[in-house]
Amino acid sequence: MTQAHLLNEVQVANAFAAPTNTAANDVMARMGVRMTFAKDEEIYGQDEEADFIYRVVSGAVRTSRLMSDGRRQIGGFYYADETFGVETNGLHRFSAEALSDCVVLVLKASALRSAVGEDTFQRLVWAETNRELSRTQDHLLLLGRKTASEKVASFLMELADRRSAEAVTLPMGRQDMADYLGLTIETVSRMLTQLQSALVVEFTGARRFRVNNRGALARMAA
Amino acid sequence: MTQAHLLNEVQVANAFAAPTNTAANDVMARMGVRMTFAKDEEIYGQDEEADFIYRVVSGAVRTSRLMSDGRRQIGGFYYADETFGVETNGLHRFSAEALSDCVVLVLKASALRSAVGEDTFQRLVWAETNRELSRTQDHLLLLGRKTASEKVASFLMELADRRSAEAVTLPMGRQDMADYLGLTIETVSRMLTQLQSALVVEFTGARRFRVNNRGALARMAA
DNA sequence: CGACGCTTTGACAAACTTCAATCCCCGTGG
DNA sequence: CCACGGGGATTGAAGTTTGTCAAAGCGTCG
Repeated sequence: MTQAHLLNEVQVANAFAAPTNTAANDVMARMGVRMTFAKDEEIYGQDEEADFIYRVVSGAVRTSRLMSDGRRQIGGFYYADETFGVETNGLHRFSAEALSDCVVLVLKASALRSAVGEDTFQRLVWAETNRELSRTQDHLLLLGRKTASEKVASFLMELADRRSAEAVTLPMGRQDMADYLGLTIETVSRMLTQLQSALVVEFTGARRFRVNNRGALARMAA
Repeated sequence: MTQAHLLNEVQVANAFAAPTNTAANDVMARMGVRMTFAKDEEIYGQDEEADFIYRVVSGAVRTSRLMSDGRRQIGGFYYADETFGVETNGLHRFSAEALSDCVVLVLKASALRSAVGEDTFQRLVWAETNRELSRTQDHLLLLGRKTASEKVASFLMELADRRSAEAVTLPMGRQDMADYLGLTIETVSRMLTQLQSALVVEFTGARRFRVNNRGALARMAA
C-alpha cells in the first residue's frame, strides 16, 4: 500500500466515525473487558473519573447531561465499533448509558498506554478527542441555528448515512431524539409526520424508515 | 485601548485561562509571527487547512460557522493569552475573525513540533483540543436546553468569572452575543433589560456592566 | 454638534411547547 | 393464532416563548 493511499485512509477514517488505530483495536479486543449493560443502565456517570476507554461491541450507547431540574441534553449516540468515553482529561462531563441492551469493551487507559506505547496512545487519544470535537461542533450549529424540521431532517440524514442500508432502524425512542435535538417529543413527531407527507422519508412503524428522496432530505437538513 | 488597560487584561487572563505548556509558550513567543488584524478581519477561513497554531496577544477573537443562507453560529470567544485554531486535524470547521483590532501570534504546527519534540507537542495539542471540547460541551447544553434568560445569564456569568474585576467590558456587540447564544439581538437585549430590572446586573452603557448579585445570577444561569 | 450605527422598545407573528386525548404497535398470554 | 394490555407515539387545541418588523433612543466618533 502506498504512503499516499495510507494517508488518504487516515483522513477518511477521521472524517467519518469509524475504525480507529489498528494496534489499539487489537489491544482493545485482546485486553479489554467485555461488559454487558441492560437498557438505560449507566456505563459511567457525570463527574466520574475518566480512567477507561470504551468501545461498543453490540447495541448502542448515548451520552447525556442532566440539569438539576431534569432537563437533559444528549451529547451523542455510539454504535457498534465506535469508541467513547475518551472525551475528558479528568472527569467525564457527560454520563453514558446503554440505549438498548448492549455489550461494551472496557479497557483502562493506562493499560492501553503501556501496551501500545506513549506515542501511539497519545495519537489515539487525540484522534478520538478530535473526532468528538468535530461531531460536537456540528451539533452546536444544529442546536443553535437550525429550525425544528431542519434538526429532524439532519438527524435522519446522518443516521441514514451511517448505515447506508435501504431501511434504517432507529435505535432510540422519541424522547432520546428530542433530547439530542433540543426539542420536545411532540415537535419531533410532528416534523417526522411532515417529512413523510412530503414523501421525503417513509416510516413503517415508529422505529423503521426508508429515505425516498435523499436530495430533498439533504436540502431540508440545510 | 490604553496600555494600562491592556496590561490588566493580560494579567487577568493569565490568572484564569488555564496556562498552557510552558515550553510551548516560550517557543510560541520566540518563533511565532506577530500578526495584527483589523476588526472583523478573517484570521482563517472555514474549510481551510489547519496548519497553524494561534495565540491571542491583545484584543479578542471569535470563531464562527456560516450556513448558506447567512445564519451564523459562533463557537467561542478567545481573549489575551488563549490559544485557538488547534481544533481540527485536517480542516478548520469554523472560521476565526478578529472581534476587535487585535494582535495574534501565529506559529506553524510543524515548527512547534520540531522545536519542542513530538511528545510535548502531542500533549499540548491534545490538551488544547480537550479544553475546546469541554467548552463546546457546555455550550451544547446551553444551546439545547436553556431558555433565553438562562442563556444570557450564563453568558454574563462566564464573562464575569474570567475577568474577576468589578466592572466588566463586553468585547463584543449584541449580534455576536446573539449568534453565540442562538438568539436574536432583540431577545438578548430584552433579557439584559430584564436582568437589570431584577437588580442582578447593572449596565453603564451597552458595553459595560457590574454584577450586583452573583448568587442570583448563578441561579438564573441554571 | 451632528450623524451614523448600534441598542432598545413596542406591537405583532411565527415557532415551538404544553396539556390532554387518542392511537397504534408490539409483545404477552390465553 | 388471536385477543388484550400497556407504553410509546401521534394529533389537536391552546398557551408561551422567541422572532420579525418598525420606530425611537442613545453614544460615540468624526
